[in-house]
This record gives sequence, structure tokens and C-alpha cells, in this order.
Amino acid sequence: MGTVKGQNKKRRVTIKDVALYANVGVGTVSRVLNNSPHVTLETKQKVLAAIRELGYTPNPYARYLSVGTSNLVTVIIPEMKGDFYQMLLSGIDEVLVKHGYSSILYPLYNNRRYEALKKSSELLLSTDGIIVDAVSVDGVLKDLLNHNTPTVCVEQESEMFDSVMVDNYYGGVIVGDYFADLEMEIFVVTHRKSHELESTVFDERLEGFQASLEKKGRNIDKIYYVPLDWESAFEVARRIFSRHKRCAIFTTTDYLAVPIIEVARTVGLNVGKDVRVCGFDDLPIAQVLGITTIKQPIHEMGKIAAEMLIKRIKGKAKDKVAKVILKPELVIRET
Amino acid sequence: MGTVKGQNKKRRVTIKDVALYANVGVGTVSRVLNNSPHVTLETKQKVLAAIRELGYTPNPYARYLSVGTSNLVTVIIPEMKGDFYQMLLSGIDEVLVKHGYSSILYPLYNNRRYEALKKSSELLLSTDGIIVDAVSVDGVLKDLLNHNTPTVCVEQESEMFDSVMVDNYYGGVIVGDYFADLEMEIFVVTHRKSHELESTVFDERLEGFQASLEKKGRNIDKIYYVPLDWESAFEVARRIFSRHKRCAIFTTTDYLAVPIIEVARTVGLNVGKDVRVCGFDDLPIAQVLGITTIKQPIHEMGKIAAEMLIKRIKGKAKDKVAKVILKPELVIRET
DNA sequence: CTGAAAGCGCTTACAG
DNA sequence: CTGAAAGCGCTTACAG
Repeated sequence: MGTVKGQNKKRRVTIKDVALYANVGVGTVSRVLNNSPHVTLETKQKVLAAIRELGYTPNPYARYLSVGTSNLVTVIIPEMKGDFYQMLLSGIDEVLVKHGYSSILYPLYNNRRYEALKKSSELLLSTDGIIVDAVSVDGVLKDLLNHNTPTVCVEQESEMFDSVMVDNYYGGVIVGDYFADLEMEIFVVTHRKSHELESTVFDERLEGFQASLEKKGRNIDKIYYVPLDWESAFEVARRIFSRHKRCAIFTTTDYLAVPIIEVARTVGLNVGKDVRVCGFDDLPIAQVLGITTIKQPIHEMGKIAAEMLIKRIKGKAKDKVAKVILKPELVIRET
Repeated sequence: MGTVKGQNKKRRVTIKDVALYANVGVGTVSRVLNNSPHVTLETKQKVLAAIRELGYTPNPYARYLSVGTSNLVTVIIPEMKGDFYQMLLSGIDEVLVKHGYSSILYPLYNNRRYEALKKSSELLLSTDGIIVDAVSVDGVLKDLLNHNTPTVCVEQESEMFDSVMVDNYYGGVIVGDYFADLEMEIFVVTHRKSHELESTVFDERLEGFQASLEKKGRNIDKIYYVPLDWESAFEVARRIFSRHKRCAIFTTTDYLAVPIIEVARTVGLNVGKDVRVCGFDDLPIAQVLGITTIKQPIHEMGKIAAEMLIKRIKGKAKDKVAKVILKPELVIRET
């Protein structure tokens, strides 16, 4: 079965081997591989048999080189904890799949992964398109992104690429308007962008909140900055409730609201009355725990991003950079 | 800059253009691209300048075709919620990066993504190696995986590939031994594998638990099956504690323990006394909430998987399929 | 319907 | 140190 040519190194079986084995030209093999209608059933079966016998698998890189398209889209996200990214990605996938594309994920949740991306950026970023959530395309990713490959940004603005985002500042304003009338101390639990891979959305939400409060003659009594994990949020929550039995807390994401509520309830406070909590995002968990929050259309945002990208890929987009800004809204629940 | 040859379609600038522009051969351009030491500083700078002027970016697919290696490893996981995968991936990355590889992630959290994987499997799975967590390689992925590309399995056994996992059955046994002495009703909250993309670890843990209990003459009073999300776990928790004020609950992952404890505490039960809860995994959240649990070395498991894979890639592994089974251990905390 | 051949954009011995 | 050329494994007009 096919003379091994001299060396005993395993040589990959190629389309040529198949052609030889099936007694046809490589073009014909390629045609059955690509389901071309212009092949006799007979030859087709001959080729298929050869493929099976030889255990042939096509080399996609060669194909790509030839046709110049991978049907792959790279999605870059800053981390993968929580429900947010799964929701976003499912929106993206919904439209991508419809157009025959698949997505690969690249979470940039620490510096090591950033370094790895830089090293292998070429292959990872040479897909047909790129969607970047939160991680700054005009900043850290600037030198990695190729201006010629279609790119769209989510949760951030960009001078170079299309973008879709929720008006985070405005979301903060809504919460401020809501909290301003409450006769209690006002705290914020948020995450401050601490290194360049992180998102700025939390800061924007905080700014809007602050501005709205000021306008109404109130101010934030204290801001607690925490890393984006529950361990830290739990600690802060314990600290808060050991001193304060009555307060309103704005957590700039529902993710951080969960521990706050857990601790408040554990120490016996009446959440919704003595303690008021407002989150952001409207993650599934917010519905379960009855968290008052700012709803943003995550799934929708993913769909829009993918649609913008497809447009760019197909060359149907305008030259000008497009920008879609979605409005968030307040959802009042028990907390 | 550079005459457009006839048509006005944007043609990608290639190594040839650079060579022409810099007045050198393509081989030389390639050499500076790959940091070959055999280039004069002078020509190197000439080439670099040309690259900059022309805005050249190399085509990685062509490179791959030529050298036959991508330095990329594909990691397939069943979902991305919770801390587990980030821990696993960081273990994998730690050793991968050391060897010059980068990882791309493919979460298979729903059927659409599975279909997309099938469609684009060639490119996605033609990296230098593959690590598959939980999703059955001998089952659903069987026809997608190429026997020639190095592959290692995590959290599952395989007849074809190397694997590393924790002894989940034994972990269940430990919990059983621990619960058998408790004089209260025994419940289980777990997830049952409901479609083929999901993991079987929960079932294995449950089996071990059941076996151990039986041996000691006890049995599970009720098993609650839930989807792997908090929404459902919260519901079940409310159901349980509306009827039972005293019980021991084994949740087959810490992830499911969180809502249980939250609800128990909310309704005023003394968790650790009236209500006992034991989780599985020892996720960070388990430490924060003081959850008694079965600790499994997730990060370590990732490292081992990557090391096995590297061995296969370098051809240094034995022919026989390797299997590493790690032992879990009980960590007693407040609950 | 099918084969021979050119081409995709790189890398890498091989000469010089 | 550097250039010309072969080769990586496909696809796709072009003839037939």
C-alpha cells in the first residue's frame, strides 16, 4: 500500500497519494472533497474509497492558502468568568453560523496569555474577521491588529473599527437618579481598571453615577474598589456590613452584587429595605436573586457585532467607521 | 506607492513585493522575518523599512504549509462558566508557553457550537495538538479527531489517547464515608449528563457516594437533578428547605453548593450544624464561603495534560496510551 | 466529466 | 551573507 519512499518518517498522506491510489487526477480528488456536482458517481466512490483506505485528511492550511479564506472568526474577550461572555458569544454565533462561519475564542485573562497572543498573533489573528470585547483595540492590541482584516469592537469605542456598545455612562446616570432619593448612605463597589488588558466599562458606569448624584446635590459616601472575583467581594461585603446596617450600594456589575447580598442576608439585614442594592448587566443570576439592576442587551449586542463583521467581510460596509450605541434600562426588583 | 496591476481589487502585499521594493531576494526577506543571524544589519534595515512602508504582514498559513507546524494547541471544553476552566487553562498555558506554544479555546457549550466545530473541524483541529476536557473523545468527537494529531484527554478516559483525571468515584466515596455518620437525612444535588456533549464526572461522583453509603448501611433519601446553572439550583434549594430544616447535602460540584448555602442561610438555618453541605472541586468560592469539599488539583491537572501533549508532539512519548489518575481529598470547612 | 498545470505565499537547502 | 529555485498541499480556470 504505497511504497514508503526511503525514510521511515511518517509522511502525511496528501491529495496526491489519493489521486494516485484512485487513478485519477488531483483535481478530481479536490472536486469530490468539495462536493462539486461535476463528478460521476462512479469516480466519486472510487475517490471516497481511496480516501478511506489511505486515511487521508485534508490539510486546511493548504486550502486556505489557495482560496484565501478560513471561514473562521476570532473572538477576543478579557476573561471568561460569569455568564456574560457565554451570552455574548451565543449572540455572535447565532449570526456567524448562519453565514457559514465558526468562531474561535481567545480569552486574555492574564499576562501570560497576552504574551502568547503576541507571539502567535499572526495565525490567531489571520482569520477572516475579529471581534474584540473590551480589550482596547486602540491601545494594547493596536500593533497586533491588522488594519486590513475586518474587525469590530464590543464594549468600547475605536477610531479604526466598527463598534457596538451599551451606553455605560448613561446606565450609571439612571442608577444615580434612582439612588438620589434614598435617605441612606451611598456606597459603590466596583472594579478599577488596573492593567491595560481590562475593561473600562466599570469606570464609565461609576462616572455616570457620580455625575447624576452630584446634580441632585448628593454624593457617594465611599467607593470600594475590588478585583473582579468573589473572594474579594465577600471580604468587602463583610467589612461594609460590620459597620453599616443601612445603606444603598451600587455594584457596577451583578457579579459583584451577589456576594454583597449574600453577606447582607447572612448577617440578618433586610435587603430591599435597610439595604438597597443595584447591580448592572441583568445577568441570569440577577433575576434569580431578585437583584435590581441595569439591563443591557448582551445577546443582542453579540448579534449586532457579528452582523457588522459579516458586512465588513463581504465588503458591503461603508468606508466610515460605524458605531452602534444601545440604551440600557433600569429593572427594579426586590433589592 | 507600487503600481496597482490592472484591477483595482486590493491585493494582499506579499513577501515578493517587499523583496522587490527592498531590492533583495524573497529568501532574504524571509530571513529577516525569522530573525536569522545571517543577514547584514544594513540589508536587514532595508528590508524592515520596506515592510513598514508597504504595510506588509506575513501570511501564517503559507508559513504553516511550508514548515508544517503552527505552534498552536486547541483546547476543547464543554462550557466556560465558573472558575474551573480558567484554573485548568492556566495550568495548561503555564507549560505550553514554556515550550513556545499558544492555546486556542473552543467551548462546546451548546449544539450550535458543536455543529460549527464539525463544519470547521479541519482548521480548528489541525493545530499541533489537542487537549479535550470532558467532552467524550471516544464518543461525539470520535469522527472529528485525527489519530495522527497528538491529543490528550482531561477528565475522561480514552482508548486512543493519553489522559489525566481525578478519581471521581473515589471522591464520591470519601464524601459517603463522611456523611454516613451524620444522623440526618441525606440529599444529593447533582447534574445528570443529559446530552452527549456533557461531562460524566458528576455521575461518577454520585456512584461512589452511593456505593460508600450502601456499604455503611445507609442510603440517599433523595436525589435532585438540576441543569448546571444557578437559576435551577436556587429553585431546588428553596424546595428543599421549605420542607427540611435538617439534612446533609452532597452537591457534586461547589458551583451547585453556593446557592444551596445561600438559601439555607437566608431562611435562617444554621449551616454547619442543622444543615451540612459538602461540595466537590475546591473552587476559590468554596474557600470563601467555607464550604466543605473534595479538593481536586485542577491547575496541576492542566499542567500534566500539557506536558503529556508536548511529549507526544515531540515524539518522545511511548506508543502505549498513558493514563494519570490523581487522588482527590476531603477538605473539611465550616459547612 | 476530468487531467495537467499554474498559482496561493511562504521556507530552506543549495550554490555562490 | 544572499539569490534562485524547489517544495509545502491544496484549488481552479483552461482545455479537452
